[in-house]
Amino acid sequence: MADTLTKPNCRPLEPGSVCVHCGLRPLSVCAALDIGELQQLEMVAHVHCLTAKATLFSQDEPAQFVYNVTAGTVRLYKLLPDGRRQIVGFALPGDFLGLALADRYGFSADAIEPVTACRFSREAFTGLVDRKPHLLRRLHEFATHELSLAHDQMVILGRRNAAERVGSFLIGLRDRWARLHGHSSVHVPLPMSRQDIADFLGLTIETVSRTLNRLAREKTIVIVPDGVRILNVARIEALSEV
Amino acid sequence: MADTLTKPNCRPLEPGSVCVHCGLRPLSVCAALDIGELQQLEMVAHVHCLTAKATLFSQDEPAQFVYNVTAGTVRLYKLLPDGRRQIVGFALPGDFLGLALADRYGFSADAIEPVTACRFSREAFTGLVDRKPHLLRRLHEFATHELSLAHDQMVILGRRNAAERVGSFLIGLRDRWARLHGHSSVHVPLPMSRQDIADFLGLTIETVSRTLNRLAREKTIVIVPDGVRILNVARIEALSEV
DNA sequence: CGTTGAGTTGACCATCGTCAACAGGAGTGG
DNA sequence: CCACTCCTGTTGACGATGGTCAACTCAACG
Repeated sequence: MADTLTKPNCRPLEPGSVCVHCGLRPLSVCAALDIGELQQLEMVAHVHCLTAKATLFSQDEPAQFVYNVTAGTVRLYKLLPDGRRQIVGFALPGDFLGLALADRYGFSADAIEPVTACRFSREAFTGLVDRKPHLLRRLHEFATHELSLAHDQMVILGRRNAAERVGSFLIGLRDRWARLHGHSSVHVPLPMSRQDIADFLGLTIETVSRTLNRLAREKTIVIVPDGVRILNVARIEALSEV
Repeated sequence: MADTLTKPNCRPLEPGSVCVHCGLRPLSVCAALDIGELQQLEMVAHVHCLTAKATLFSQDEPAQFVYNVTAGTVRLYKLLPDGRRQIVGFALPGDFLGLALADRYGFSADAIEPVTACRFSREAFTGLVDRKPHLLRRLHEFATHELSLAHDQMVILGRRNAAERVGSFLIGLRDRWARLHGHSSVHVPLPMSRQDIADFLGLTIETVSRTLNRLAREKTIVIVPDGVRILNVARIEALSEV
């Protein structure tokens, strides 16, 4: 799968054919729709481009829109009153934001790097969902998949030590990139900061840094400018073992 | 709401009227169905009674059935190869098991106390779901609600200390019992063991015991035979503050 | 060339885990 | 009826993992 799929692209495109030609379609919720339905969807869609650090939406705010991420990485997080942050997930291209179709957002979302996303008014989208059971079925599949990932993350947060958390994180991201690119690679891009990784894994930035560099010192990984390269796949997979 | 709703009851009932008279219906997925549909559901239902410690299903095993818990408490958990356990949730009356409608179970489930559950063959149930978009919509609501609870639990596991975890747990259970009984109470039944609480909160049994007894010593709660009674609601709510 | 922000590293420390002993109730068998 | 075991929960002593605080490097940027 070409890299253009996951790189931002905000050039205007000829109306009525954007969704049909979208390379991410088979991986996104849109796969549930036929060509006619795609055109209905496109009529209520708006291609939205965000710069790094831009906010898509904030927790508890009225949920005016739902989103389909088409390029870049989004961090999803909850804040405690005293400022502690827990990242509940990273949304990659193909991921849908607003699965709950609820009145208010359950978490905050902002762009880690330049992001493009198809934005739909929640009202229009839920209208479409109500008329298209196949789309609802697809949303439900996405929701239960997210639930399963959340359960895995609960195991990581509740029962694994720092090295295991970092290992599981790398393997988890590797597999998600593999799905997106159509093939697995030992090169794992990490668009998020050490602080983001720490807030996802329930650790501190220092522990993440130490753990990654320990893995590098023992030749399990190499730290490269935009992420890591896995040298000893078996070792990392053992750390992340279910 | 009467307590009979949540107490096991395995007497045979006259066919065709069980679901219609089920007091849990408004709280369960069945609320999406009209009387005719309920009778269709009942035809593929089987009231299942389990003793304490009985297994409903195990992780990775083919998902032959889905369940509606009608009485008792079920623990849902994942195991690591070395035996570490993470409880990903407790299912109370009204909760649905098998939301994913997937080929295999994503976690194991067993009865903490005597449990009754309506059991459906997954095949028959998914057939009904495919014919009834309202039921699918209801399942989706349940799934996104579970996802939201999972996100809350991720915050607890990733970013909260022992006292906050225990406090959040008590408030969370209090609110779930309140929903079930129709009114809130300072009496919070704890049908699960200290070990279960520990494995849910990412702590050890000793830390759970110490934390509960510290709360009792400072007169925030009283430990009673079947759970706790909250004396200082404000204190516990402050601990569990979002 | 100075500033800023991300990341790294070291020294120290607190929280929670580990290990061990013990209490008390339920169930069992003599 | 009592002695015994078993199981759950409690409590104390100690230690390790990961957090805190601080200093430092380095690249990007004005």
